[in-house]
Amino acid sequence: MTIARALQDGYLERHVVFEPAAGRPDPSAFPPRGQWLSSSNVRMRLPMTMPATPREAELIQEELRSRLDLVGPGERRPARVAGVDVAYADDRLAAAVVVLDGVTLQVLDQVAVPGRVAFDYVPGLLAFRELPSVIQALERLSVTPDLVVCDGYGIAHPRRFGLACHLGVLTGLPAIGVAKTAFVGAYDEPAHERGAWSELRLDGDVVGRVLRTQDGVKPVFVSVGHAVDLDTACHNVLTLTPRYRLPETTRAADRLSREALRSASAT
DNA sequence: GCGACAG
DNA sequence: ATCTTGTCGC
Repeated sequence: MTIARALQDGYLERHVVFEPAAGRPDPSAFPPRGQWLSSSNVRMRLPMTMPATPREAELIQEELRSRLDLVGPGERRPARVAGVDVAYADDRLAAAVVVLDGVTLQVLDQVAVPGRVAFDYVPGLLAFRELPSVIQALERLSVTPDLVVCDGYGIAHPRRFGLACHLGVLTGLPAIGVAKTAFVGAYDEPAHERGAWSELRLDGDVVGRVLRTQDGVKPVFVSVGHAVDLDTACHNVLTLTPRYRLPETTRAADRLSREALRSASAT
């Protein structure tokens, strides 16, 4: 079903696809350092700073890492959970955020924002490629998520500051990372049953869990992003995976980002 | 020095 | 991420 049809039939409370943003992320589009964006349901704590080089990006990560909340504990039964994802086609992209009811998993709100790639993909620096557009989508949400599920890693990262950490620190929202493939850390294969897990360790620290979300299906990699503890993060991931390997939030955001990319192409 | 490397 | 057919299984 298309977005237009879903809106017409009343399946969605609200849906927004914004006009293509300017070529590169506009610094003035973000609030001054230290201020809040009052005109949004998701008020930013910090502006997205775009580095000119990978080296600068690493310095930004080291700097922002000090603002991480690794205590949480976060909510075990969040009322609204957001999923985030980005789709690409050449130098174009579409970031999508979909908010689901934490209990019924029904869509409460969703926003897609088209944009242009402004930072090449570099392992460890994914946030600089995806967040500029993702942040814009979050700012346009009509509701405030109690938890944001990211496609990627949190502190299971070379500098302990992955995508989920970055998003959490910038927005102040509780965030976790759920990745499909290994990135950093060592682990043992978890048991075959849904719910089974094993520790993901990096330099002697437990930085996440390898969690089986469905019987006999390849596990996902869960790591804390911001303001949520690992146990709560995994509990929420299981709540979000009643039928498939990936969280419903991730699946919904993935679909929306691809559709937004397509509808933007047709224009 | 040589691979590996979230999406 | 994205490029892609058929195929195994519920």
